[in-house]
Amino acid sequence: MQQNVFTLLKERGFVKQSTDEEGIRELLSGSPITFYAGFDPTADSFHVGNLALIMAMSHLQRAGHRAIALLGGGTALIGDPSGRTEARPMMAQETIDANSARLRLQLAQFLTLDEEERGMLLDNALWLCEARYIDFLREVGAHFRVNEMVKTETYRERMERGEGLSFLEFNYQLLQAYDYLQLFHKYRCVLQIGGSDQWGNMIAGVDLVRRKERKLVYVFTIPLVTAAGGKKMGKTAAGAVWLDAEKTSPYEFYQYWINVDDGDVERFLLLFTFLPAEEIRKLASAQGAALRDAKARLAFEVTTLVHGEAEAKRAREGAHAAFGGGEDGDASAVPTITISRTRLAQGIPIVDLLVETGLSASKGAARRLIAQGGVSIGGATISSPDAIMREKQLLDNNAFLLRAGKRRYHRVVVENGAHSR
RNA sequence: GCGCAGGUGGCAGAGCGGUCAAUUGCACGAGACUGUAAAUCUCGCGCCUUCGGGCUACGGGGGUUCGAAUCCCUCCCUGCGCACCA
Repeated sequence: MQQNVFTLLKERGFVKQSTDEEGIRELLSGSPITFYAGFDPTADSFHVGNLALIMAMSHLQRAGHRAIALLGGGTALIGDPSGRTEARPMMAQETIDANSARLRLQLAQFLTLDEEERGMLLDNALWLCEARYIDFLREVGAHFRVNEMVKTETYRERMERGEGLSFLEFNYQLLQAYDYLQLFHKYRCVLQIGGSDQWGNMIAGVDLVRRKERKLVYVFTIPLVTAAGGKKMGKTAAGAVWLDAEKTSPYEFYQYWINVDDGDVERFLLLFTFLPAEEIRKLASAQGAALRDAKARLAFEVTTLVHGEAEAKRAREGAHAAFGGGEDGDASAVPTITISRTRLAQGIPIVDLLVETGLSASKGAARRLIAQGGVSIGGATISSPDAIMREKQLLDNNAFLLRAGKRRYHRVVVENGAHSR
């Protein structure tokens, strides 16, 4: 007998609020239902902050339910009211299309999107862009009480803090509620899941369906996953941790997970891997330095999910090469730049290398870093900001590891060609 | 439209004619300690530099002044109040 998915999701930490826990549990234990979750196509890739929701969808789909990933192409088109140029809306349409195409590929790694029984990808532009204002107001607007809306947390907060609220923003809730109504009509969709910050909008959808159709539909939210210290998930100094290998290499992705706080290991294993709960508990029960093994497992599993096993192995090898101390490990996964041998023959200021590898944002920052003793090559600390890298300093003759701080590495490969970058 | 209060570094928020590249807190980075963790302590945190200094910055533009983030004008933006909606 299989465990109820909802119970499973709850145990793994995916459930924060819900309209009716028992109702949802029951709903999910019966014959397959259709559920959806919305995503904003404002970027051309998901990042780890989106991953929990995707994982939750995957769990539901594995349990036999039909998934709808709804891209907010329509809502995104309206966009941020504070930015304004004439050309922008037209651009946005193209960008949104391009983004959607890429997001779709990413979703397909986690979900079966056969456009039929198992799952599908939709875009709310389909109905929102066609909606006509008067019709929309009569059909949807009539069911919303402004005095009620104003009382909800999101809006009330904004107004109390004296930040004001534009009519455009005020409408978001209606648009999202309308999504639910549409999906209910077209696909008998009866469950929505989303980030807990979306609670208000999701509830609005439930209310709309009830008022218009007198049918009960459900929602539950997933906690906004934060790293220890309340930080938003997936934010590093370099920016977000993306799922797209072009934006965040598998090695960097792997490193992100290796570097999570001790206190996050168990929670993250439950949320971001499919390992059985008992196994996770065992892994995470390790104390002290032994917990690194659990982190390594976490990093490997998540990297495998996102980038495939081969890349995960390479990333792990890269980590061994950089942090293992010895010669073992294949460093090829470590971020790499190439420089020409002729250029190296003339000597390259270390400061320049730091900037070119992106380890430092500017020469000034690079100098400071060196002055603070934060830079080393092949284990030897660079002592002078004016240090020059010369050919004879190469240990083996075609590559070396440049280290900035304790955990950032970049590999520099020397090529015989005349080119450099 | 009128009146009032504001627009300062990633954020919050000082400064209100020179000593301001700009107090402070958060965030971030490095070092020490460690376990590629946390906490703690110390340092750093616009860009360039031949390390003397140079350059660009306090919503945009213009002005006053030897000198402006600081004063004046104007425009834009935000919030609050009032009015308009005959």
